[in-house]
Amino acid sequence: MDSTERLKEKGIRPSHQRIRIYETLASTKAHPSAEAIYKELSEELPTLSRTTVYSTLDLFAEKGLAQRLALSGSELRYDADISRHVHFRCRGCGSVSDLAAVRAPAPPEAQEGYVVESSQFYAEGLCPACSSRLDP
Amino acid sequence: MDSTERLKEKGIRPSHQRIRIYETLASTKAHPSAEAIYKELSEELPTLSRTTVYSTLDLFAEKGLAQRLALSGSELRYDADISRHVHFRCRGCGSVSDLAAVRAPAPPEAQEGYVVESSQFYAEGLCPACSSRLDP
DNA sequence: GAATATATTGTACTTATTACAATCCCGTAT
DNA sequence: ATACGGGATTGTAATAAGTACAATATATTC
Repeated sequence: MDSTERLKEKGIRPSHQRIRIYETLASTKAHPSAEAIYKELSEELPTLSRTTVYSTLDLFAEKGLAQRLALSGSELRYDADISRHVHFRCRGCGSVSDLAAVRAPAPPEAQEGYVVESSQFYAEGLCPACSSRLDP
Repeated sequence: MDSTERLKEKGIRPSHQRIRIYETLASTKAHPSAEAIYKELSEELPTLSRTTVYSTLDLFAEKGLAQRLALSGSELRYDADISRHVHFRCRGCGSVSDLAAVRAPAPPEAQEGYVVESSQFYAEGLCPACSSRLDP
C-alpha cells in the first residue's frame, strides 16, 4: 500500500507535504526529530515550513500513523513503525535505535478510572560504537 | 535513614541545598519538574538558583538517587522512588502518577555490544479526574 | 589559617516547540 | 469553468526548558 492510501486510511488528507513527510519518516530507522525531517526535506521542498513538519508529525501521532518517542534527549523523536518494540537511546552519540531482540511489554491495563491510550518502553546507555569508544 | 545519609551513601556531598532538594522531591508523589522544585523551595531559600536545582537533580539521576522521567510532556520530571514502577502521564491535566497495580517490566538485557544503563516504562492517557470530565 | 577543591549563583544563551495571522490550495456547488 | 469555503501551509514572533559560563561563596585538607 502506498503512502497516500495509508494517510487516507487514517483520515488524514494526503497533501503533498504530508505524503513526503510520511515517506521520509517511513524510509529510515533513525527515529528522526521534527528538525531532522525538516532538514532532510528542505532541499526538495524549499518552501516547507518547520511549523508544517511539527504539526504534521503531531497529527500522525494523534491518528496512530506514527509513534512519538519521548526520550531523555531534548527533542521528541518519531517512528513510522507502530509495532510494539523497545527503543534505545545512546547517551554517547544521541542516536536512537530499536532493541530488536527485546520483547516489548504489553500496554498496561488501566487501573480504576484511568484510560490508557499509549505506552512506551525504552532503555538508555551506550550503543556498540560508543561503548567501544568510551569504555575500554 | 535521613536524607544526609542517603546523599553520602551515594557519594554526594550533602550541602544544605542538596538536602532540601532531595527532601522536597522525596516528600511528594507528584513527580515534579526542576521548575516545580525550584518554585517550591524559593520561599524557604530565596537565593536558590535554578541552575542549582537543574544540576542537582541531574546529579541525583546520575548517582542513582532519583529517576529522571522523560515523558511526552515538555519537561523532564523526577522521582525519588527508584523502585521499578510504571508511570502514567495524563494528557488532560499533565499530571504524572504511578500505576501501582501494573507490574513494571524488568530492564532489558543488552543486545550484542549495547550497554543498558536504565530503562523506563510509561503510559499516557486520561487520569480518573480528566476522564470523567472529558469523556462522558 | 592558607590553599585548594567543590558548590552555588546569576546572567546570557541555545534549542525545541507553540501561537498566530496571513496566504495558499483543493474540492465542491453553482 | 469559476467562485466559495475550509482545511493546510507558511513565516514570524514568542515561550519555555535547559545549558554554558564566569564570578562568588562555601567547605575540606594540609
